[in-house]
Amino acid sequence: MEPHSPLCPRFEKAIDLLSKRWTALIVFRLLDGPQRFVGIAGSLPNLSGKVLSERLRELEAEGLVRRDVYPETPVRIEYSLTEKGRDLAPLFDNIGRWAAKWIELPEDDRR
Amino acid sequence: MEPHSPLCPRFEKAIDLLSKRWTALIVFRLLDGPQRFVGIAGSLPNLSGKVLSERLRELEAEGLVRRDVYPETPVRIEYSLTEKGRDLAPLFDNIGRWAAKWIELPEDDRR
DNA sequence: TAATATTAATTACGTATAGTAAGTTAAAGA
DNA sequence: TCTTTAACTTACTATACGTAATTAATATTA
Repeated sequence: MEPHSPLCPRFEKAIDLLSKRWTALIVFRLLDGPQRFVGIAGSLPNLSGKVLSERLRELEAEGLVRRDVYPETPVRIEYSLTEKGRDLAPLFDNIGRWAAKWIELPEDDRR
Repeated sequence: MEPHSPLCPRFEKAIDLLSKRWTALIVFRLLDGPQRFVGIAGSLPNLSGKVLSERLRELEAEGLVRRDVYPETPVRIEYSLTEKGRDLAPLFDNIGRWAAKWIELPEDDRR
């Protein structure tokens, strides 16, 4: 049983970020272009507004997401990916290919 | 605000799987080769035995991990990746490259 | 035979994170 | 000033996680 080398802290941080619940799917949705709060919420039905709000803050703090306020009536707020965020696109391609190859769905989900 | 197409269920399932806490790191550790319970636990210091046990079962149920029992004294149990599990390796390469490019560490973590 | 040692796994219990639903804030037009 | 609407926020409940003690299995030792 040989010991492991410790994890690269950058790698560990990236995994922490991306494997937090909902974070990956929120980024994935934003890959389609800027989205408003209700738009993201509507496309991820099991994600609560509370958590979406938290995650968007975290993503903004990490520099993956930008928040733009348009003082219209009612106020419009758009979330979009920064370059750092958009650069995750290949990762999602990768997951998509893996899923297409390996994930079997139960009959009920296939119709 | 155009509506989103619903997520591909395979993709969604893959994300669910991989973004569950600790799962990705456990798979990553197993990419080095077969590991025993204590070995994995030792390499991920903040992961409790309880959750490691749960995750290994889930990964086994999903067909990413194989569990081999060697009835020695004391019993030796080895966990290893199946082909489905090993096929996630490029994903981790991808995350590693993204992290190297984008993750800035606080001074304290850099020494 | 009984006590011991070792690894894997489970259980009980407290804390943390997430989900639900109702409430609040802010902006501008009526 | 009142209304409307999107974007939060809060109080509460439920689920997931972490810690530490415990159990199971099995061979070795006293």
